[in-house]
Amino acid sequence: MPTDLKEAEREILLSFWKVHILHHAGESPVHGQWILNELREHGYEISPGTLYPLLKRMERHGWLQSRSAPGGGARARRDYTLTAGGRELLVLVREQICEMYREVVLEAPGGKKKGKA
Amino acid sequence: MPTDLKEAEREILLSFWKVHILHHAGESPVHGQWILNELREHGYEISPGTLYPLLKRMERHGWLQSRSAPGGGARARRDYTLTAGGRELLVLVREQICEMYREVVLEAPGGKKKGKA
DNA sequence: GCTATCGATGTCGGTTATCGTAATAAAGCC
DNA sequence: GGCTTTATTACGATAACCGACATCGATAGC
Repeated sequence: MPTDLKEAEREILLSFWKVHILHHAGESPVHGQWILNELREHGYEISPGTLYPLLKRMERHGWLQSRSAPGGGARARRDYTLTAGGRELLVLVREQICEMYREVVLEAPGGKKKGKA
Repeated sequence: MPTDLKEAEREILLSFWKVHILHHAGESPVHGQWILNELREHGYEISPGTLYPLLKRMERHGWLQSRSAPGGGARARRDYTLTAGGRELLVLVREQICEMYREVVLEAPGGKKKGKA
């Protein structure tokens, strides 16, 4: 059982969450705490010290745009929405996901091709 | 065309390459230079200063196992093969890829569902 | 045999990401 | 007014990532 994988596998999975974040931000505004809860429900945990800088960075890169709740103070909830640049990135990422899916999942031994368990 | 994304998108794509590396290592032994070439052919580039420590780390984590070419010196070609632990990780990662594929690709507006342009 | 080149891996210093924990701030309840 | 809840932000330490450079063995020219 990969217990000690849990620590290291994030190196890979973290960027998967990033994709999910971008995707969700394209459907409806998201905010940090919601993401933290969402992941925790799925059994994964990401540190606030990772997530919030991450969101800031994505905004700095022009992928997301944030809007602080009106009237709230400096620490009011901050909603993030996908920008046009983010959509472009997501298009590119989707292509890569498809390639990865085809190659790593479909072509896997006993993969999804036959739905065999 | 997202030109300036090229720099930042790696934050996401790099871990995709990691998955590809693990997958390929499961089919036949791979070595650093081959990976570098392979990626370059696909239009992407990863620094040796990133890749080689990465491979070492994967071995340290027990995902890969390396075997140096016999007779060669300290810098002989080093072939990496997937271990049992790596296969376990890959199973886990495949599940996540499926989820990401379903959610981010299939459910995308104008996604693969209808193949409509 | 000497040197140049090629295939390949390793190393270095600086920059950036990630981590867990703790601090902060507004809002709701009583 | 206090207390809990919902959120974000700050901080110090560790680790990853990068490009450029160094290294090493084999091979080719001559």
